[in-house]
Amino acid sequence: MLKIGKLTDYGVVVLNELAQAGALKLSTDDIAGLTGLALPTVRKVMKALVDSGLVMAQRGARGGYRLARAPGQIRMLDVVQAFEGPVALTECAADDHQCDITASCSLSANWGGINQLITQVLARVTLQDIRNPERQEQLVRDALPLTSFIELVNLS
Amino acid sequence: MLKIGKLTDYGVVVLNELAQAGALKLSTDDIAGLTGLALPTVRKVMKALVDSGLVMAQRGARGGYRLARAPGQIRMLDVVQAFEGPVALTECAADDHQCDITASCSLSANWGGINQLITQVLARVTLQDIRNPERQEQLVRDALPLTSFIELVNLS
DNA sequence: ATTAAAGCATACCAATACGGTATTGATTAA
DNA sequence: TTAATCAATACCGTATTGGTATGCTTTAAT
Repeated sequence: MLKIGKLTDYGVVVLNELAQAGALKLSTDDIAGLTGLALPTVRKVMKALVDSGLVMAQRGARGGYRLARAPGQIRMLDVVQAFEGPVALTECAADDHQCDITASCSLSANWGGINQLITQVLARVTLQDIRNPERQEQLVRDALPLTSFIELVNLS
Repeated sequence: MLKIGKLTDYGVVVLNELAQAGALKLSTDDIAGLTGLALPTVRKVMKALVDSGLVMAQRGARGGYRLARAPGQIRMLDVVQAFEGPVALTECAADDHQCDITASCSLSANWGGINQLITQVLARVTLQDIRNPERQEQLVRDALPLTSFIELVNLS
C-alpha cells in the first residue's frame, strides 16, 4: 500500500483551511467545524503542525491558529515529516542500526537513491500546488517524462 | 517515517541473490543461508514473489527458484506492489470510499498527483539499477534537477 | 513405484503502531 | 477576574505486521 498516516492527510486538510482563512485566526472549534474532524483529533493534528513550525498558535481568548508562512513556502515534505518523521523507506536507512542479515544488506544502502527521489518529489509540491489541480497536472507532466513501459496505477 | 514493510526490503535482498545466481535455481534453504533470513520468513517472501510473477518456482526434488525475467525488467514498483499492494498514499485514493469529512476532502484527490510522481519514480528504478550504485547516482542526477531550496534528508 | 527433496498453504501468536478519546493544566485578552 | 482558548499527557482498543509452526502436495531420481 505504501501509505501515509491518516493524521498526515488530516494535516493537509487543515492546512488547506488555514490557507483559505488567510490572516484570520481559526480556533480548534472552527477547524473541527470546517473539516468535520473530531475535536480531540484536531488538537493532535495542531500539535504536530505547531511543533514543526508550519503553523503559529496564539493562546488565550480570541486566540487561534494561522499559517506560519505562505502556502507556496510549505512543502509536502515538511508536512509529511511533521507527522511521520524523517523520510526513510527502510529501517536500515533510518539509523545506522546494524542489521543481522548478511552482506546482501548492503543493498539497503541503495534504497537511499529511491529515498532521495521520493524526497525530491515531496519537496517539489507545495501546499499552494496541491490547492490548485491545474498546477499539479503541470507538475506531473513536466517533472518526469514517462518512459514507455510505465504503467499508471490506481488513480481513482 | 513513510516506510515500506520489512518484507518488501527482504524481497529486494532475495531478488538480488537470485540475480546473482543467474540460471542456477536456489532452494529456500540456499536463500536462507545466503541472506541470513529465517526459513519461514523466506517462505513468506517467496510466496509473494511467485504470486506476483516476478519469480518462477520449480517444485519437487532439485527444484528451486529463479527470476522470471532479467533484472533490468524488474521494476521496484513491481516489487513494492507485490508486497504492499497498489501504491495509494491515502485511503481515499485506494477505493472510492466515501469519507465522512467534509468538502475539504476534495483535497485528497490531489494526493493523486503525488501518487503519480512516486509511482513513476518506483517504475523507473529496476533491480539492475539497484544492484549498481553508480547507475543509481546517475538516475538521481538526471531525473529531477534540484530546485534551490531542496533539503536532502536523512541519507545515511 | 518408491522415496526423499522441495515448494505450497494455512493458521497462529506476539508486538507494535496507530487512530481515537478524555482529562487536566497553562495562558491571555477582555 | 474570568472565560476562552491552546497545551500536555495519558489511556485504550484495534489493526497491521513480523515472525513461527505445522501439515500437505508436487516431482525428480532411483
